[in-house]
Amino acid sequence: MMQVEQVQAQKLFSIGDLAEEHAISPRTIRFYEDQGLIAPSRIGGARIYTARDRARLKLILRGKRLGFSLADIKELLDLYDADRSQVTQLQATLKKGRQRIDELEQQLRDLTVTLQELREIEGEVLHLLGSKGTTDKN
Amino acid sequence: MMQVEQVQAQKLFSIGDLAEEHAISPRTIRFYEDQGLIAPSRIGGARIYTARDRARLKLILRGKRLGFSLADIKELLDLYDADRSQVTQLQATLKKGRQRIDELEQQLRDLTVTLQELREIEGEVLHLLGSKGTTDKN
DNA sequence: CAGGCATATTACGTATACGTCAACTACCTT
DNA sequence: AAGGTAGTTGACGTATACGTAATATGCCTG
Repeated sequence: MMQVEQVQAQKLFSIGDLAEEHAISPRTIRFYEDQGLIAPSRIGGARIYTARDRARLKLILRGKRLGFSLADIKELLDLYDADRSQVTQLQATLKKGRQRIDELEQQLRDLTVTLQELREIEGEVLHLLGSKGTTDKN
Repeated sequence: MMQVEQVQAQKLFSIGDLAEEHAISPRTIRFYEDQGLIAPSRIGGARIYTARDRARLKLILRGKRLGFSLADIKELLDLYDADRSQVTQLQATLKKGRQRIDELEQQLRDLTVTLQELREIEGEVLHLLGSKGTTDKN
């Protein structure tokens, strides 16, 4: 663990803290930084993560669970904190946002169908196990 | 295109057919075969795909859209046509099936949250564009 | 102050999922 | 018979996403 002076009540985290919390390696977190996905401040050389940095990491990992590439995730994160003052920026954000939404909706359909199929199989298997288990000893 | 003698009405496909239909390269399909995901029959050297092979390919691509690795997809496919005659096999299928279902349900939660967030952003951006577009010219 | 632990950077290694030739074969058309 | 097109098998190349040393540094504790 790391001893960071917490004069104020804002929680700060070391790279080890976040790594352990999310069951990933520090190397992974550093790699995300290399790719521009997260940008912690430093104390000396050491990285210091705020609650906001931590939330960002959570978003990254959620993106990973959805099968996104790090490049995709970067774009996603850019959507969250895009510049909201210029019309052209807003339009770009809107366009990319819509694309993501369309993609996710397709994924939702795929997911629903796959879940249905797997649950059907599960039901069938349970049925078979029920009859086999009670009627014979194989 | 390929001229396969279709004495019966069962539809057969060349690798080029399937590649074009799904907008992937023949190389990709051959790679899936290398990995044991699909096993078309042959006429001479050439691969011949039945409707069942084609359905399998669709499952593979759906798995990819869900962000699964090819190894994961292989296990998924194995679930579909697992041996349903032995109790131990059924139990194994049940276990792996449940794991997949749990995974997919987590993914569903992630997906739902992400979609919500993106739609919120979209709404906000649309609102901003509405006011900016009508009040000033920037 | 020695040791240990967490951190840092740099660099090379690795698995996955193909892309990209190269060299060859088979069939169809002209 | 000559192309042209589609298919085949290697074999090597490449991008992504880290793992794994190697080496160095700062801080805490006994």
